[in-house]
Amino acid sequence: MSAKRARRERPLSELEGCVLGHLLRRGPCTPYAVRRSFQLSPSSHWSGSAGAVYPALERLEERGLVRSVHAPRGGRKAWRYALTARGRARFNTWLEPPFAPDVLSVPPDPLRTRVHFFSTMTPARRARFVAAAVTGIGRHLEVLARSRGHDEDDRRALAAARHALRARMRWLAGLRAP
Amino acid sequence: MSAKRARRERPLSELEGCVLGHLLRRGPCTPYAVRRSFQLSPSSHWSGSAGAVYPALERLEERGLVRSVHAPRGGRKAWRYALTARGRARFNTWLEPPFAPDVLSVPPDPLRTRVHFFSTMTPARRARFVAAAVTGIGRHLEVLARSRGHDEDDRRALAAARHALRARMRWLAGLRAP
DNA sequence: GGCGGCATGTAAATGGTTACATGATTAC
DNA sequence: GTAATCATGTAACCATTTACATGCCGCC
Repeated sequence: MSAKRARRERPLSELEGCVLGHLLRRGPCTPYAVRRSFQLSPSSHWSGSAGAVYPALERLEERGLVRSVHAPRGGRKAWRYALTARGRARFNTWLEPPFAPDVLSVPPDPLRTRVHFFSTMTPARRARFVAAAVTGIGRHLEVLARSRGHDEDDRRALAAARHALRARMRWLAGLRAP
Repeated sequence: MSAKRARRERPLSELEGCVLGHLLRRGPCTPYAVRRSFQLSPSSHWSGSAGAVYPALERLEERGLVRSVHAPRGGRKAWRYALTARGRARFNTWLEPPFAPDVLSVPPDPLRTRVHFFSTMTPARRARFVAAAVTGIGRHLEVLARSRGHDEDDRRALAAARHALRARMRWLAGLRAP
């Protein structure tokens, strides 16, 4: 028992956590369904590429967090992955506090990264930079405003994304006239 | 000439862009100096690991954006990397609009990702989640408040990071009492 | 009965990470 | 003279990405 305790569990990647969560909410899914959910979600930053999702599910199965069930539909082979009890427990520790440090620290932001080099720009270039960023973010906000979200969780994530973008816009506006 | 034009330049990664920018501001640097600047910066999310910085500089040299100068100090071998003219031009196109799409879109946020699974939590768990996140972010904010930044760019990036964290805090507070 | 798109993958490249190895310099 | 730290890497791994391959299904 102590030996079993001893081996450290590797932390889940963000994608792996999301996959487990998806299985928890939706029940057993085909890999394709998981992919599609990432592809369609406007608030996720994953492409839902096959090369990410299939290996992730295989890793999760190796660790016993997920098990695959053969569920042919029509004459067609089809695997569904279902959450195991261990998988559900693992998801919960991923989801809940205490959080890993990088969950709470400042998220990376390519725009902030670039502003870090403002000292290399002339005022005119800075002005162009800010103007282009503001209109670009505005376009993104419009897209998010049109997005509906197909459940409560989705709407919450959308609201969070909008909130973050609006905050970024305000920050840029403050940058415009220093 | 048209043949030369024809081959597409691969985009710079964020790290590569930052390395070029560092060389532009600070002049020729040793790889170690570049690493240290990433390690010490509180507003960068890179570890400044040798395994990232050394290969990045080698890639940049292969592409002719940087050239290495042998500059021994004492009896010790030491390479300094200097920006080339092409490197400076490349940095400017990386830095300026028009931006790549992911520069302006919603940055990934592990906390938002987790909130996407609020529907799987009881109200008590949600409350614990929000409370832990708020105090954790508060701690991060205190650290940032103590950070000074050693130049104008640094201070600007720090201000941006603080702004983003405060916005996240407000969003969480709104989440607390729905 | 062919075609478009849904579904299921595989392969290769990429750009990061941690961990390790090791020589030179400096502080004490 | 020895321990700490500066400096310079290398190796292995890891989770993504894009691009490719391919079979089945429903529609016209």
